[in-house]
Amino acid sequence: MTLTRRTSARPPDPAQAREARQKAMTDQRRALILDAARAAFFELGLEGASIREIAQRAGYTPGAIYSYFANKEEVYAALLGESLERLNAQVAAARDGCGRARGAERVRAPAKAFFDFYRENPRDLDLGFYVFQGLQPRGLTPKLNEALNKRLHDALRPTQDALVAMGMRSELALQEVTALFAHSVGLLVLSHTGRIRMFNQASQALFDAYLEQLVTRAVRCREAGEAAR
Amino acid sequence: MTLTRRTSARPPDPAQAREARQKAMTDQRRALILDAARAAFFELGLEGASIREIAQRAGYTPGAIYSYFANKEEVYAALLGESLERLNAQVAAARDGCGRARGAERVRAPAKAFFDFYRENPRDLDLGFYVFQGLQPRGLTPKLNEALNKRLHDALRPTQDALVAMGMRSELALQEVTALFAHSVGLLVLSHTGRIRMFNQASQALFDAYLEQLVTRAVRCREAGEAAR
Amino acid sequence: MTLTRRTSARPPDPAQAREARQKAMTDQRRALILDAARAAFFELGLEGASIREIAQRAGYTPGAIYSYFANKEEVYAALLGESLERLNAQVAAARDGCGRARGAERVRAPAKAFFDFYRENPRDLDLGFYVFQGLQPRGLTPKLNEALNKRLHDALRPTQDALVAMGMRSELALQEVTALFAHSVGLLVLSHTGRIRMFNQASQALFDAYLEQLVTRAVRCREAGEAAR
Amino acid sequence: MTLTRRTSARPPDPAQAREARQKAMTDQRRALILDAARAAFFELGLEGASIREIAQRAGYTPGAIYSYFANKEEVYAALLGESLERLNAQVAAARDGCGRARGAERVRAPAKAFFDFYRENPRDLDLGFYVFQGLQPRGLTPKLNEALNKRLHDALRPTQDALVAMGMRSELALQEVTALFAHSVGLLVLSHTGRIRMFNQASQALFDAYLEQLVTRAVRCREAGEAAR
DNA sequence: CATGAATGAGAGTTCATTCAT
DNA sequence: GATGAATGAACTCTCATTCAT
Repeated sequence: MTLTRRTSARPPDPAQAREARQKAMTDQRRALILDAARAAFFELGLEGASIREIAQRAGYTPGAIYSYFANKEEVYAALLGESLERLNAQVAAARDGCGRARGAERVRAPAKAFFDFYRENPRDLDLGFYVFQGLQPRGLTPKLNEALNKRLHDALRPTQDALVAMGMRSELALQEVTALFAHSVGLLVLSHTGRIRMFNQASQALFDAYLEQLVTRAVRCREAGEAAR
Repeated sequence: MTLTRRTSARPPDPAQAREARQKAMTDQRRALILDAARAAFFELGLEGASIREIAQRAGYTPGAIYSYFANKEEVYAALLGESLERLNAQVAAARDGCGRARGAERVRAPAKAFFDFYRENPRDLDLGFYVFQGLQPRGLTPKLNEALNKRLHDALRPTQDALVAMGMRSELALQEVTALFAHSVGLLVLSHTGRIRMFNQASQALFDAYLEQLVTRAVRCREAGEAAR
Repeated sequence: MTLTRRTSARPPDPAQAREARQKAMTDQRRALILDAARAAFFELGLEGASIREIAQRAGYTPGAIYSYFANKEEVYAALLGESLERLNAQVAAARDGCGRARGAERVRAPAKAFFDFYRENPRDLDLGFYVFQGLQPRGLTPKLNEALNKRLHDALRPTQDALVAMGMRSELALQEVTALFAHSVGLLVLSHTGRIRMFNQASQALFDAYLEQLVTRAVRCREAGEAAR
Repeated sequence: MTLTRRTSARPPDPAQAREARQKAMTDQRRALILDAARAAFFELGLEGASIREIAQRAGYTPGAIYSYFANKEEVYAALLGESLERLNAQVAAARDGCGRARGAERVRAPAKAFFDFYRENPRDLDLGFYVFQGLQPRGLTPKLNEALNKRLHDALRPTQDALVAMGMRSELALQEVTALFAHSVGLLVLSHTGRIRMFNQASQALFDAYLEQLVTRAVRCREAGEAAR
């Protein structure tokens, strides 16, 4: 969009230019605060990540935060939004990293990336739960909720697409990725709270096993499809 | 012990009787506080369930709570302990309710009971997460942690036993119930936070589907076992 | 007094005997509580020696303490009373340990004993300060105050008598022991708070120096007296 | 620094000026809180001088105090620091008030000023004891302890210097002022707790007597020095 | 935009003390 | 005489948030 404006023949409106510059700086400072918030949250958890702590890490006084966020909950919501972007980036990288591989591998790669993201960054999972569960309505509006949910779904779509590509019905593929999502989250939560360790199980192995079952089901779909042709 | 006392000719020791009565009353008051704590937690969530709030609901001053619990964390630990008892009761009822049914149904009934317990009482799930994640070491000692974990495992054992009864290797059965547990928790968490709803999926249906897959795997074990004989 | 009664021809009054027995037991239990209080105070200091703590160490519930003491301050007052008895015992032992020694040594021995008592038991000094400074009027009645003060003075009397025996006027001797008392307390307090250590001085050496000055003054009195004769 | 700024041709930096003004106001408010704290401590003693009480007297809510002091102990430490400044001021005034007087009078004046300061303001003595004895390491860090101790020593230095000026060895002079310090504190404590009054002695007279003994010793040093020349 | 000051509510916890049993 | 239960007041301290400057 910016590009479009620049290539336009009209001379730049000074007032507009200034406004854009200001907006850019505001965004930058907002991002700086979010960096501080993420660091605080990752290091100290929910309890420790107070507005004071975040402000201090960002080099601000507490009051300054309210120039960029209406309240603490908005900070967390923004944090989750950014977390979901990182998740999508990691999943997309895995999908693109497959190269020309086909079939099962195109199911596995993005699914594993999804699981690994949260396994490696358990605080991102906490963040999601907190925002989705603990936030007041003013912090998590239906609109924002939907937007966040969309990005979550986006991270599962490469897997879903791969299932469809293998011949699975679209509806069933959605069901399968939802189940895959749930299984991942369940394993991660249990792992995070130490329940799985106490049952003497490894969450990674359990995930791999589940994924293979899913691949098997997908392969069966493909074979059924080929037979029908 | 009760039997011995009753059959003995000696009259009941008044001191002993009084002590027992006192203990009973203490337990009752403790239970009353736990009731208040559960109600507060269920209605107001973690943030709202302060010692003050709990005390008020129980008809006490805040200080009185500390005659029954050493600190706030002990209250929550006790709450979880009691929650797990209810869970076990519900699962046991389902297992016993099967009657003479054999095979698949003995797998399904307790597994469904487990899932239903947390589906119907989502706050009990929250409680588990909070206690297992949010409590300081003083509140969740390793010993207590293990005890609570044991009761959790107990609630899964009927399913595990039924799998073994169908011919599944003990080791694999443990793996399967762990995965089942994770799947359930994942579905419930996603359902509870509204993620699954947004994917337009019903957690109940997804659970049933997963359970049928599990049953199918168990049936295969049985057939393999029969073939080997 | 008891002896007088026993040797009397009158048969013992059963009611009186019972009362006496009860009184003896009460005194014993009171002493037991004081033991616990002293231990608590010596180990934990003023802040830690709560009624709860004392009761627990004595094997009682907090409420039971109030059968023996009207309030917490009375406990401390009794503790100080008993502390002064120990002080007097130590001073008396030093005085009697002098044997037939005369003059300066009879001044030194009890004075050193006084100083050593508080040097070795700094908590006893704390106790005195707390009771004399921190107690409300209900805890330290004028009558009690006077009684405690008398015992304090008793602990200085052997030194005072020795000074008089060396020829010092009674009035001056009182003045000197008061000053000695003050010097001792000052050194101990400063030592206890680490002030003297920071000045690189040893309280023991300073005390000895002061004591020798006092002895010198006493010797001069003796010489003056001998010259006058 | 002020001089440099004034002589410089540059106009005053507004940012700098504002910062200085802010700092001045902060210091003033801090001082106001300390005033309230001192008043509370002097009127109500240790137990009564809670953060609540201090805040109320200063016209603040309790939480506001923590903008100026990290915790309650820091308030007390600051109070003692300020007390020691007043002590030093009084001692310095006495020393300077001697005019051209020499010898004994230069010993007496600052020593009396020291004694009088605490005789007239007994709570300042209490304050010192509390801070030096009752504070946790977080409140009284070794560094702060040393700094406070230095100021205490400073208040004794005029006397020490005067002793040296009279010919006393430096080492002995330090010993003597330490002993003088101890004697003063001892007399004051005993006087404050009513012990000396009960012995029918006047702490003032006892102090004067001790001081004269000290002067006598100093005079002897001078004479010994003159004889040696 | 950012600060510094302040609020007000509330947190968990401890305490001496009282009193019916 | 002793218990167990409970009170009520107090404690220090933290927090998100507001607002004049």
